[in-house]
Amino acid sequence: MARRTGRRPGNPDTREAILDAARAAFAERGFDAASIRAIAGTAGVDPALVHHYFGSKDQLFLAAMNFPVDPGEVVPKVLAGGQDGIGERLVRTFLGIWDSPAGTAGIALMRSAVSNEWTARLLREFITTQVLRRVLDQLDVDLAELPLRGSLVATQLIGLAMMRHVIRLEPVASADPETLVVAIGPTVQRYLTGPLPT
Amino acid sequence: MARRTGRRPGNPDTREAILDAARAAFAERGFDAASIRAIAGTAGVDPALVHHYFGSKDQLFLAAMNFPVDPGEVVPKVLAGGQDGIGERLVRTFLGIWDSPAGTAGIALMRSAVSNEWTARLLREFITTQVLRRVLDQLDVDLAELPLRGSLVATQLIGLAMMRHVIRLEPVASADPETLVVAIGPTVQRYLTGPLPT
DNA sequence: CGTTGAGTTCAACAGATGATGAGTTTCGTG
DNA sequence: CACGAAACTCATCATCTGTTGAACTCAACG
Repeated sequence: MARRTGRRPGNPDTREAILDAARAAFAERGFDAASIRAIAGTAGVDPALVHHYFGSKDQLFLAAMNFPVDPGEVVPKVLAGGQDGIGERLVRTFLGIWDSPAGTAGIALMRSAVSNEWTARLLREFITTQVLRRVLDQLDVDLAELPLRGSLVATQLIGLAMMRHVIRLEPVASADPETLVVAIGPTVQRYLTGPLPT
Repeated sequence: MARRTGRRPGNPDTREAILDAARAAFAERGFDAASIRAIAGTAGVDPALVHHYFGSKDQLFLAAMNFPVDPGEVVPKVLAGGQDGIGERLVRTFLGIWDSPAGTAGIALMRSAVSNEWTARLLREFITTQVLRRVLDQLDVDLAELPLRGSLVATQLIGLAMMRHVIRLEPVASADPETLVVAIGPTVQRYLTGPLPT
């Protein structure tokens, strides 16, 4: 079985080049507006090769999104210090991620989620099952309050990311991260641990 | 002068029908993804008629956005009660607008601003010159702090609108408005009148 | 009536897009 | 070496896009 002759699949890094170009394009223009031709162009590759590797534009998008920060690794760090100051730590970590290569994927996901229903579902599920659930699982609050607290936090953080990286409204767009941490941290803290409307 | 013969322009409401269809389409799909053909279709009209009335897709978009809430009318109402409770009043008014017909235009503007540079500029200028400036002009705070306070508020409010009307994350998406007012009002209040990082 | 001009439609162009399938090159293995 | 499979390219299709210009309809005016 499995006669393995022929050229080995351990191919060079053109596959990664395509993924990089795809992430950049999706981040800059969103899913619909980013064209496979343009992606292939900046990757120095024939458009058909993209299909050869990834099959369809949808699957290319999925592949390009497939190295976000692993929430299972980063969330515990944020929670490590206990409930005191968790708001500021969360905002600080959140801001840091957007400046990393994973942030490109995040911007791509956010941009795409706005005009494309299935990418919106993707973002929603990522937020709920990957981030909020992990954070709130380890937080000492009433179980019935978790969803509201979680989505309130999401409200503030997504708004922050939108203003800073998509709409680029000044001075938030180029503000020093620590300034934002001090300003917004208490908000997140209150949403997580403060009193809530009934 | 002005020899006026021929069919009078006192035409029926097909022009308004086009604008309604355009607002709906832009709100649902964003500027790029909304097609003139689809708009003409739901308006029961030939696509060429859209161009006859509005010239180009850009101008159609501008015309469709041209009946937002007049900020010059709504802002004073929010400010009327003084600084106490202005946070809650702002959130309440903000939420109300999105459920009105003008909210459709707002969603359209937000959706479009994400994947289209010139509509993003439009949204940015609307936020800064029409809303934030008016609100902060009448607020008793240090002039140097205005931009930061303003964009922090924008951060929270845009995030709220995004989560409630675009991403539709539960339970924020279908929460009772007053619940959100009580939860988010204090945040806005603090951004406007509370202490700030230096 | 008959001319005028706005309301409206038809047909078509030029460009871009995602996708396909056949073909060519390149290289590891037997 | 020779063969097979993967990496890669070319040409092309069908579709959709915004936009244009010529045509037709028809109510109002002289």
